[in-house]
Amino acid sequence: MADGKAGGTQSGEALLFLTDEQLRKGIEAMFFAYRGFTADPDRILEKYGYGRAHHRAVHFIARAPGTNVNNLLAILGVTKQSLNRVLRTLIEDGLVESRVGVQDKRERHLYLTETGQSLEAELSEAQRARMRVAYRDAGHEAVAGFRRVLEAMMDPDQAAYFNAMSKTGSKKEE
Amino acid sequence: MADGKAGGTQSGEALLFLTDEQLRKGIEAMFFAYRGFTADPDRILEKYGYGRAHHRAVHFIARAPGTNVNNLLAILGVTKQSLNRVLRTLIEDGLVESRVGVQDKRERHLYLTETGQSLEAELSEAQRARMRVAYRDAGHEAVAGFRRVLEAMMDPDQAAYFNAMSKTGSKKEE
DNA sequence: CTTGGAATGTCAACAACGCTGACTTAAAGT
DNA sequence: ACTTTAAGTCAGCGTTGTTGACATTCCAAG
Repeated sequence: MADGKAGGTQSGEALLFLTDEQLRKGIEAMFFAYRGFTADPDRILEKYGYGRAHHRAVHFIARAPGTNVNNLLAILGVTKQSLNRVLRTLIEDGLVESRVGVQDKRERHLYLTETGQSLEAELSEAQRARMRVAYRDAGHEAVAGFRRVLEAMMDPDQAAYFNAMSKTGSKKEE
Repeated sequence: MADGKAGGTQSGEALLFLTDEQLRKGIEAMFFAYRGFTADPDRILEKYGYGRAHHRAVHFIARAPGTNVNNLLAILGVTKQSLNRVLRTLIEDGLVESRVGVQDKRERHLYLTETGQSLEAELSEAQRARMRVAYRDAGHEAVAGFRRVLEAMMDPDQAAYFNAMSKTGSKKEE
């Protein structure tokens, strides 16, 4: 049970000796970093009268164009009503297009319009810029470690979505 | 300008060659990891009818007992009214004690009661447990990298608070 | 001593974004 | 035909953030 992917945690060596104080610092680092992480998009969204929920929807639609509502629901982990409220405003404002499915006409496939893509690009670029700077400041190996810890921190099902999205454009059915 | 603390980014070598796709993965990793990070405390808080705001207040009061409201405001980055609502319920429920300042009687110094400490311990232990597992799975060097990237991702003023809190029990005045 | 301003607290109103529950419509599966 | 599924909608509620206005208390400067 203790022999996960960290193959080398033999007790002879350093053994990842972790004080509560070190763990607490990690917790606080997550708190402060997440605030930085969302600060730039939040500023941009405010200009357009949107919130973080809109950002998330736009992000994952950009990531998987043509995805349906149920799929988005599962990724975002919110209720249908919550997502719908956000999605409706995005569609009304002409940022998202909802196309009825061809094979299954119950499904709505979601796409970003030109306007939607441009907002997504603005948000994404701001966030990537911060990430780029952080990565550069921290160095190459730090980035690998960063990603490894974050993945280990996810819930297993969330990690599954995360890894599934690695194959960027793998639209299994089309 | 490009020569920050990452002294070794000479273009000859790897140069931290970062595609937008890699950065995007980092962004999504932050999103999913933060959800995991808050999942356990959220479940506990629900039992008591509290939310994340209560958790944050309790955490930082535990971290710096005797802190005043203005200080907490600055760390949490919310308005006085927002914090006050949370603080009031915590005081009413007997989790937090508010003592009038001795030198400056306008100030209220905040402390956790026994009950408050026990909730804090429950929340903190859940969160530390996840962090501990993530750290162990990711390995020793990954942890250092994780922390380095998170620090670089913070806003400078938030990073200042973060680093100031490293000296755990530095109660300058008492 | 009076007055200005800082620290705190309170009230009201509002917005974003979660939630539950109930219900409809349409299409698909059986 | 009947059931299930996907999606959308309406109503209502809770947490947590925001402004704005205002009272109180107290320190400190004039």
